[in-house]
Amino acid sequence: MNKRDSEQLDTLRHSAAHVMAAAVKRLFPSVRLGIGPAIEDGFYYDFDIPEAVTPERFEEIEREMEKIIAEDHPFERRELSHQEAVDLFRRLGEDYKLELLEGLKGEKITVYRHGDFVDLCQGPHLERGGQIKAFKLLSLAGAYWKGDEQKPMLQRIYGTAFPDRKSLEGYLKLVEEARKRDHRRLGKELDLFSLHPEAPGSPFFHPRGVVLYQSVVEYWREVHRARGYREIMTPVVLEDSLWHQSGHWDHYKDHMYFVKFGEQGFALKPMNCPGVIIYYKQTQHSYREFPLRIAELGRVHRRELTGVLHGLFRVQSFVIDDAHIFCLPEQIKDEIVEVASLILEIYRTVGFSEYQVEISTRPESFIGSVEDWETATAALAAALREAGIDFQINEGEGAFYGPKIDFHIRDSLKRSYQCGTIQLDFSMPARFNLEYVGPDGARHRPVMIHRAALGSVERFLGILIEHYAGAFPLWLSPVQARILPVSAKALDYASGVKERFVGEGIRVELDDRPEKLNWKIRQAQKEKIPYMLVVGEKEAAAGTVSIRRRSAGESGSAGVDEFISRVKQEIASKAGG
RNA sequence: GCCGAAGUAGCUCAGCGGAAGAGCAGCUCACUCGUAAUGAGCAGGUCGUGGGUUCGAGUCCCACCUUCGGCUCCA
Repeated sequence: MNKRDSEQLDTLRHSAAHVMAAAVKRLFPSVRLGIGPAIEDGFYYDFDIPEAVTPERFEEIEREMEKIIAEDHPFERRELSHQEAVDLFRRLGEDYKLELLEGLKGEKITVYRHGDFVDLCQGPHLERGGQIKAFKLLSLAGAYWKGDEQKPMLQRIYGTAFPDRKSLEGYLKLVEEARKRDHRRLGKELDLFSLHPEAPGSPFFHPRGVVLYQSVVEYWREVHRARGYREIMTPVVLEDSLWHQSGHWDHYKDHMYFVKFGEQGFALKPMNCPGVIIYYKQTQHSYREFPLRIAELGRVHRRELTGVLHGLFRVQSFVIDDAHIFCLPEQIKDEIVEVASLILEIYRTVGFSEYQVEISTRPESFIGSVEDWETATAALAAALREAGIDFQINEGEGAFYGPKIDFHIRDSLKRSYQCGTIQLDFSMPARFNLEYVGPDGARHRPVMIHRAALGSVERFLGILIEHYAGAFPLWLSPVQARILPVSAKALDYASGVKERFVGEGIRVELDDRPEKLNWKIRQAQKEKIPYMLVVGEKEAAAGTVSIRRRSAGESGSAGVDEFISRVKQEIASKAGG
């Protein structure tokens, strides 16, 4: 879709939002309007209505919209002076519009009229209401006026509109597809993990989920070892004093879990840095050790507002694939290049080829000197340029302790997720008085780089599950092959074949249930097992397996040894799904 | 935390004031089977938790918990 198409679609949706507002106004005369823009997949409008709108009333609203569309009013643009606009919306009792006008003083005001409905709006709009051919109301949500928790909450109705019936249905199909590959649903269907009221936002990983988890983590360790990282493990529960010193008490208290043993207070770590700092301080360090790359798959706990928890995407207990790098200021650039290349290698291997990179710069509230920030930010940008990575600048979005690079990956449904991050930390080395001995024999303060590739391992697995719709590439599949004996007559041969796979470290299962072959195949397909190996009297006689691939169906047959070596090669290659 | 919705068998869901239901999964039995569902039978639920209204409550009301769609937040 080009830019012009997308502008036309926005116009259509924006007009549909007006029609919806008009319809709501007819059905709920006491409504006061918030705002109603077009958004990525449709539109919404915020309403202040005393009674609760429920989805059951969508049909009624949609019918009213159909009527308005059938009336085919033109969208008429009018320019008003500020005072005329204020008079108009005061007459209409539209308090929120008046508030918006406050911010538009001295500007020319445009309003659009559609039949008897008038709205403060820049436009553009369609020429006539009759041009809206296909729309649907989708969902309902509360939304704070101007996104401010302190302000009243309005009722937001989401809908979507398309140029024709067919595209609307296409979109609804896509939504359905996304629903089918929802990691929460697949997590249940594929028996990967579960969530329980006893531990809100803290997933229980089931055996198959653990295999998936460990496959990713083992690969992660392999790559990190190869790139000179050493791994540590530090405690989850650490004393209060540490959190005071780190600044988390002041900046992060609301998200922390606290425990008390007698008089002594502890907290569950919400971040891994203080642990690695204690490790660092345990011995004296020389500049010769730098860059010192310390990795930690550290479990952190963060209290979240109850309404925000969401499957594996937003949890309260998770593992960060963390690493902290201690280095000299002049090593920053090279180190960033190295880390960026590591992160992108990991993404490529697990199957994400599309990504975006952002640099977040100095926020309003920050620590350290402006010069340090500018040097550091320039170093980040220089490093990305050197690595040949395109990036955007995210003004003022850095952490209070330093600028950062964020990596966003795009999944197979083109949805974007922020995962990796590289952060320069000006705060911790000073707070904890970190030192190294330089070539001059004097003590200096090291630079600390904080980085993660996956972000939260749990969340990353959720993204992977949806990306692959549960049909993982062989190297990540919880069960890589299942042997399906045609009948009990082939059981002996089948279990012999199984043992040979097991001996080669392949994750294999034998389906020895007394069921028909069709039934076993159906089960294995539903479980999205990559290889189904059918064995009957024919195979037993020839010493082969008949191969059925999850995606391609029947795929010939092969000798057991030959097939094992093919599978081992495919696993080792980490080929995509 | 806020707005709205939902929680009934392992799963998906029906029942919405008057004796707890279906399909799938599970178990038992029969069938020994060649590339996406063999048949029959059995078993399975203090209807999220706690209060209340009622002669009577999955069903109505209140509170809490969890989940879902958003807001806000964020790895």
